Amino acid sequence: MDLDDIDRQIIAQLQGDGRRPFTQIANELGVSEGLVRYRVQRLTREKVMQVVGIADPLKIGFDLMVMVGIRVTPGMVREVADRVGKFPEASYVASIGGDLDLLLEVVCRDTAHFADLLNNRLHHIEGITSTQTFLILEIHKMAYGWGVPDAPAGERPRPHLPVPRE
Amino acid sequence: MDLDDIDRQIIAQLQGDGRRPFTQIANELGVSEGLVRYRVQRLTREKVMQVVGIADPLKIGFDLMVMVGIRVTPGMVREVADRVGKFPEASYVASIGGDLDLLLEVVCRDTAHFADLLNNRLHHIEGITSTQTFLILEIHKMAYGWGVPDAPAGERPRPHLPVPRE
DNA sequence: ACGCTGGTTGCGAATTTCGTAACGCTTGGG
DNA sequence: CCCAAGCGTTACGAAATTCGCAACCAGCGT
Repeated sequence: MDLDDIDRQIIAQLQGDGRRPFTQIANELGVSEGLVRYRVQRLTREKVMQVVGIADPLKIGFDLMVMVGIRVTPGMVREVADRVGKFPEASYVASIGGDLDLLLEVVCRDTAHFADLLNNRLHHIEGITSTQTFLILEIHKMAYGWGVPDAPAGERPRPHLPVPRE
Repeated sequence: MDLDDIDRQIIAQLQGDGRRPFTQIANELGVSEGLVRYRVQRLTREKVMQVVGIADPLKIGFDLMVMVGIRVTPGMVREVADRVGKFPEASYVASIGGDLDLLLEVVCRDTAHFADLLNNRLHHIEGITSTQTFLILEIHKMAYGWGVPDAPAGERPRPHLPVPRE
């Protein structure tokens, strides 16, 4: 899905305040409220963006975060990713290329909680051949989003790859 | 600042849908809309929680995300973390225990951008003894929020949360 | 007892969202 | 060439939500 300048600006504004009224965004962009509503719905439906509440884990009672590197039997990465993504304590799931196939970040109350997760739930998922856990000692940086890249100025197409996906 | 059950449930609901109307949250919790408004304001003011739009970088024009595992000479982890955290393309920096010392996630425009980062900036940082890069293929989950821990023992267990509106 | 401060409710006014109909534009077939 | 279909957009009234109070009720320190 291709983004135009309106999409980009909507995302930028919602990155600053996820509850900004659509009417205000619309005013600023010089379009109708209905359009902003339509675009946000579409961006959400296409999973380009979502509006969520995020909380600082340290301030709401968690003290254990773990990054788990997972090796998966070939061809099952997608499926395993879906399964582990359903864990409520999973905060991040990404498939990667390299020594490992999947990265999973989980946030737990304590070691017992994590032990339960690892032994009783993670290791029961078929397709997982091995796991490697990294205890997260300290989060030094956690960007809540990424600046929206500049609009293709004028009509300049983006200078690289033809958009292959979807 | 500590949280009571109302705070926890508000956070839980907003984690599912950051735009959920306060009136609906209030109804579900059996309190007034004004109270929910007050609590959300307070949680935001105390930086316990915030409501933001988050976008998938791979879908808004960044074509390359890489997780870099870094080994650091003992005692320099903190310093190296600070240095790499200053890179504008760093979206996540955490120190960990295990095979590696530091995890660094970067978001780049293209491979040239990443090559520059790796060769010209990362490898020049002293204290880094080795790096291992994992190309991020697909982000399956990016919660940026963490389930709210259960209320302390004694308080009633929470019924399963209703699915946020589609 | 007193006054304070923080937490909570209620209510009406202002604002926002929602549902829907209408319009234009492009695309693909016949 | 014309029509039908689908998407993107606007407009507008109705419904729902948020906002701005004022009032009230604790608990607490003096």
